[in-house]
Amino acid sequence: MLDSRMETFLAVCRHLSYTRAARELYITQPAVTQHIRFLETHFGCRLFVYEHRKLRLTPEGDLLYRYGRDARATGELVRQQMAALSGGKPELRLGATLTIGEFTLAPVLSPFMEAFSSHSITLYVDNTREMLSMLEAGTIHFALIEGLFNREHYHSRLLKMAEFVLVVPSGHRLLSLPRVLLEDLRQEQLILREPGSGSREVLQQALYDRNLTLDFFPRRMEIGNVSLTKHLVRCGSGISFMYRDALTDPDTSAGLCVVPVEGFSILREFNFVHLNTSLATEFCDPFYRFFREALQT
Amino acid sequence: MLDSRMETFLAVCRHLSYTRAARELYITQPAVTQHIRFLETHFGCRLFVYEHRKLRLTPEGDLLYRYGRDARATGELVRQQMAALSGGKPELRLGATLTIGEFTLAPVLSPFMEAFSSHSITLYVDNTREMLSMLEAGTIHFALIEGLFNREHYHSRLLKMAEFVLVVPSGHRLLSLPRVLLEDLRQEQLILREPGSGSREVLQQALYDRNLTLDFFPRRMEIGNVSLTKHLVRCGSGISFMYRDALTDPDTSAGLCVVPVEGFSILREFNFVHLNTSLATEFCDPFYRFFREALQT
DNA sequence: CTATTTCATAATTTAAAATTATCTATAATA
DNA sequence: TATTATAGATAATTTTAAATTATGAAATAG
Repeated sequence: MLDSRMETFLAVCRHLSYTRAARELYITQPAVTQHIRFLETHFGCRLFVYEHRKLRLTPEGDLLYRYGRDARATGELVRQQMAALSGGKPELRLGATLTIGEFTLAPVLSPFMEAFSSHSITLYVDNTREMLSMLEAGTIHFALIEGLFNREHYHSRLLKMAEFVLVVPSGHRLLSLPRVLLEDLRQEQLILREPGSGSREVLQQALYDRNLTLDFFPRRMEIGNVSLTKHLVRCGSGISFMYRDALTDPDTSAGLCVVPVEGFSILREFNFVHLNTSLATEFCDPFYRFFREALQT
Repeated sequence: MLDSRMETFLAVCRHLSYTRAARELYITQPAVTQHIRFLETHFGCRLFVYEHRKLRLTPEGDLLYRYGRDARATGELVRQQMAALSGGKPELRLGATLTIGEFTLAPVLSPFMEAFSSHSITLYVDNTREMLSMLEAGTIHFALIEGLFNREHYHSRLLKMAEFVLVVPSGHRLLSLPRVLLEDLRQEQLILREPGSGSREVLQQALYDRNLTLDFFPRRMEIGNVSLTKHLVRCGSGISFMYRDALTDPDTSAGLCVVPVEGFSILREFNFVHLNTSLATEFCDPFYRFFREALQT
C-alpha cells in the first residue's frame, strides 16, 4: 500500500503536469504542489524541474518513479491475493498485442481458460504502447507482446520467434517472378498498420536497417486491423507485411500467398512481459509455462 | 514509501501487541486500533484475531506482513539510492555471523573496502537470529550467514561450504588414538556456544541426526565467543567444535589440533542472504560476486 | 473474587490536508 | 511590444482526518 502522496507523484509523472494530475485525482492543483513538496523534503532532493513551461523529472525523480510504479503494481497484486485468500476468485488480467491476440492466441485460449478455470480471467487486446502502460498501471498482470519495448524496465521471457512476411493475393504478378527483391515491391500499393502499432515499427525498423524509410513505398495506405488488411489484400487492393501467425487460420487466409523477399527476411520475438518484481515473477510463472509449452508447436 | 498505517501494521506484527506497537511508534493504542481497522476495511478482511489474550495473524494478515516487510525494505533502499544520486556517498550496510565476521571475512575485508571505497560501509557482527531481523528491518542490505534460516522468506546464494570440526589442545589424549569415535568424546569437557548461536545449532542438529542431544555430553560449558573458546581449549580447559575457518589464523591457532571423528563429519553452507526483492538482488549483486570470488580459495 | 492487562468504543481535541483566492513567470498571439 | 493565456507557487481559510482522553468489556492471573 503506497503512501497517497506517492500516488500523486506517479500521476504527475504520467502527465508531466501538476494541473492534469490534479484533475485525474479529483483534487486541486495546490494539493498536488503540497504532495510533491512533501516528498521533495522527505527525500531531500528535487523531483521535478520546471523550465520553459515544461516539467521534467530529475534523475532522483526518475529513480523514484521507477520504484513507485513497481511498488504500486506489487501492492495491487498483494491486494488481489488477499481477496483470493478471503474466498473470492483470484483475478487474472492479461494483455496481448493485436496479432498475438487475434491469431497466435486463438488456438490456445480455450485450453488456457480451462487450465486456469479457478481464476477470473480478463484479456485485453491493444497495441504495444497500451500494453506497457497497462502493465505500469497494474491493470494487467502480464502481456504477450510482439513489438519492441524498453527491456530495462520490464522482465521479459521469449515465447516464440515469429516470421514477418510479405503477403500478396493469389495470382499476383510477384508470384511468377523467379525471385523477388525489395525493389520489385516499390510500385505496389502497400497496406500498413497505424502509427504506434508494433507491426508497423517492425517494418520500419527492417527498412531502417537497410538505410530506407517507409517513403521507399510511394503508395501507402494505413489500416488499423489485420483481418481487414487481409481482406483488402485478397481483393487485390494492395500488398502487405504481417506475421506468419496471422495466416494460420484457413478460413480467412484463402486467396493469400506468402512471397519470400530476397535479403529481406524478418524474424521477431514474441515475448511474455511483466514488471520486474519478484512477486510478479512468482505470480506469472505458471502462466508463462503454459504459454511457452502451448506455443512451442 | 509505505503508507503510515502499514508501518503501524508492521509494528503490531513484530510485537503481536497493539499496546507495545503504540509505544514503539510514540502514538496511543486507540490510534493503532484505528490504523488496523482502516487496513481491514481497505482489504476487506480481518488481519488479526484476538483470542485467549493472544494476538494472531490471519492468513491474509500473514500475506500482508510478508509483502509489507519487503515493500518497506525496498523503499528504504530507494531512499538511499536517491541520497547517493544527490551527491552523498552511497551507503552499504552488511552483516555477518560471528565465525564469518571474525575469521572468514578477516582476510578479504580490506580488499573489499578498497573495491567499494566509493561506498560508506558499515559491518555488523551478530548471531544468525539478529542478522535476519536486521534484514527485515532494512538495517542491513545483506548478510553472510553460517546458520540455518527459513529459505522461503529470503534470497540466498551459496558462498562456500565449510567444515565443522572437533578441536583439541595439542598433546591431547585423543590425538594418540588410531581413530576417534563420538563415544570417545563423551567424558570430555565440552565448550559450546550460547543458545541462539548458529554454531550451537549446527552441533545440535548433527547430534539430533544421530538420535542424540547435547545431553550426550554430561560436562558442558557455554562461551559466547570463538576466540575465548580457542584460548580455553589451548589451556586444556576442554574441547570444542568450530568451523575450520576459525583456525586459519596461525597466531591464535597455535597449540590447537583438529581431530576427525569417525562417522561425524559436518559440512555446512555459508550463504549470502538478502530479501527476496528484485531491487535488493540488483543492488547486492556486485557484492555477492566479490565475496564469491574472494572466498573461493 | 479482585486486580490487572489488553483491546474496543465514543467523544473531544488537535493537527493535517484540501480548498479558495491570488500572484508570478513564461510563452504564444495580436 | 503589449496582451492574453497557461502552469505552477504561495498564503489564508476551511474542512477533513487523525490523534488523544476517558471509559468499557473481556479474559487471565493471583
